[in-house]
Amino acid sequence: MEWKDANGRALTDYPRPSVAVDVAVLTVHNDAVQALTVRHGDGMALPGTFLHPGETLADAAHRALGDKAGIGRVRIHQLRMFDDPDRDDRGWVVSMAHGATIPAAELPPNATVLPCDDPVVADLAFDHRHMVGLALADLRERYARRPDPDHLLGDSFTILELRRLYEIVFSRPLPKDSFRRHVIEGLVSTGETSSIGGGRPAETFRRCDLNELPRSAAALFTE
Amino acid sequence: MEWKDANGRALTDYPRPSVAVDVAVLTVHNDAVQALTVRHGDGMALPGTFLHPGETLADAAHRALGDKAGIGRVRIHQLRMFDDPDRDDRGWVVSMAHGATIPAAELPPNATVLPCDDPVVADLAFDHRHMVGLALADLRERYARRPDPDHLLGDSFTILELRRLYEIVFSRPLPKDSFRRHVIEGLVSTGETSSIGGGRPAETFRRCDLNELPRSAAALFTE
DNA sequence: CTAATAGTGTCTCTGAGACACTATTTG
DNA sequence: CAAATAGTGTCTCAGAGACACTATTAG
Repeated sequence: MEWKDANGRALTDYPRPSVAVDVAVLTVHNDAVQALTVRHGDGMALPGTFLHPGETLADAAHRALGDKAGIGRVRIHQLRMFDDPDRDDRGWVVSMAHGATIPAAELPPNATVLPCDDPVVADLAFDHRHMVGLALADLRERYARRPDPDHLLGDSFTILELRRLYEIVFSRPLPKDSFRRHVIEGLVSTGETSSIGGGRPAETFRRCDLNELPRSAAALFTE
Repeated sequence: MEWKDANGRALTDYPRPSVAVDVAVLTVHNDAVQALTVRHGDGMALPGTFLHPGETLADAAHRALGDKAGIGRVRIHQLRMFDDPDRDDRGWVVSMAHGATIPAAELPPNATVLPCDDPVVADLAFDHRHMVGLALADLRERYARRPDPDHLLGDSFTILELRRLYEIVFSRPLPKDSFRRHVIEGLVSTGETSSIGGGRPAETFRRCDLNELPRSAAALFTE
C-alpha cells in the first residue's frame, strides 16, 4: 500500500528538485592553496553532477571527480547545501557542496588549478566561489586539529616539510621552534632521517594513532 | 531551448529523490538539554517535512516547525545531509538535518521534549537520533565561541544565570570566578542589577556587539 | 548579627614564545 | 674549516585556576 502524507498526497506527487553535488578539490601547489576547476560553458566551474538513484552524495561526488577530472577515490566531506531556488537557471537544482584534498602530484597532468584568491575563482559559475571559500575554511579547521590529516605529504615527512605546508595553508610564517613543539606530540618518529636540504639530516615522522594536536596549536596557526 | 547534459538527457529526465528537512529543536529544561519530538506512527520523530517548490531548506524547516510543533520563527542552521538511499522505506528520500534552539518558555504548552540522552531519543524514527547528536555537538561548539548565542536567556541576564546555563549545556560544573573572567569580555553591563537569589544583587549584562569569547573559554567548558 | 550571593585581589604554576646555543651533516 | 639545517636548553612573561577576601543585600 502506498504511503500518503497528512494531505493525502503520495510521495511521488510532490514536485522534487534535482539534487546536484559539487566538489571543491583543494591542493597545495606553487606555495598556494589551489582549487581544481573544470570548463563549464564559456567559463569555469567546480566539478559536479546530479545525484543518481541508489547513490549517496559521496558516490555522486566521486563519480563527478572521475568523469570530469579524472580523479580517483579521495576522502570527501559535506560542506553545506546551496538551496536558493533560483541559483541555477536550468531549473530547480539544489547542490550539496563538498570538499576534498589531493596532493598536487596526484592530479591528472591536464588539470586546471587556480589559487583560491584568484579572480577566476571569484568568477566561477553558480555559487561555486562560495564553495571554495567554505572548503578552504574547512581545510584550515581540520589542519588546526590534526597534522596534515588529508595526507598532502606522504606517510612520513620531516617537520620542516610539515611547517612549510602549514605556512601555505594558513598564509603566515610559523616559528620553527614553537611549531615543532606544538606538532610533535601528534607525531611519532620513524627512526629514519632525510637530508633534502644541505645540512644536518632531519628526523622523519608519521602521524600517530591518536594524532590530535594540542588546542594551543590552533592559536599558533591562526592568531 | 531545453538544457541537455553530456549524455543528451534533459534535467527533467533524471529520477530525483524527495528532499526532506528535519529539525532537531533543542531547549534547556529541568537542568538538561532536551530535544523536541513529535508523534510519528507508533513512535516519535523529529519534526520534518518535504521541500516544496520555490522554498529554501530553511523555509521548509520553518514550515515544519509551524505545522508539526506550533513553533514560530527561530534561527535554523544546516547540520548535514542524510543520504543513505535506504534510510526511508517509503522511497528515495534524502533529508537535510537542521538544528535550532528555543527557550523552554517559548515552546507550545503541549510540546514533548526529551533529554538528549533519553532512551526514547535513541529510538527515534529514521536516523533522527544521529541528528540530535549533531545538533548537540553544534550547540556546544557555538556556545563555546559566544555567550548564549541562541538567546536561551533573555536579552539581559546575570553571570550566575549564564553559568548555570553553561553548566547544563556542557554537563559539568564550572568555577564561578574563572567563568566570570572568561565570559565577561563578551558582555557589556546594562548598569541594572537583579536580585533573584537572596544575597547581593547581581549586575546584569547584555551580549556586546563583537561578543566573541576568548579561545581559552572553550578549554574551560570542555576540558 | 548571620546567611547568602556578588565580585575581586592575589598567589602560584604552567606553558607559550623568543633567543641562543649545541648537533650533525656537506663541501 | 665554513655553511647550512636540525634540534634543544632556558628565560621571561602572560595568563589560568584556586583561594580567600571584601561587598552588598535580606531577614
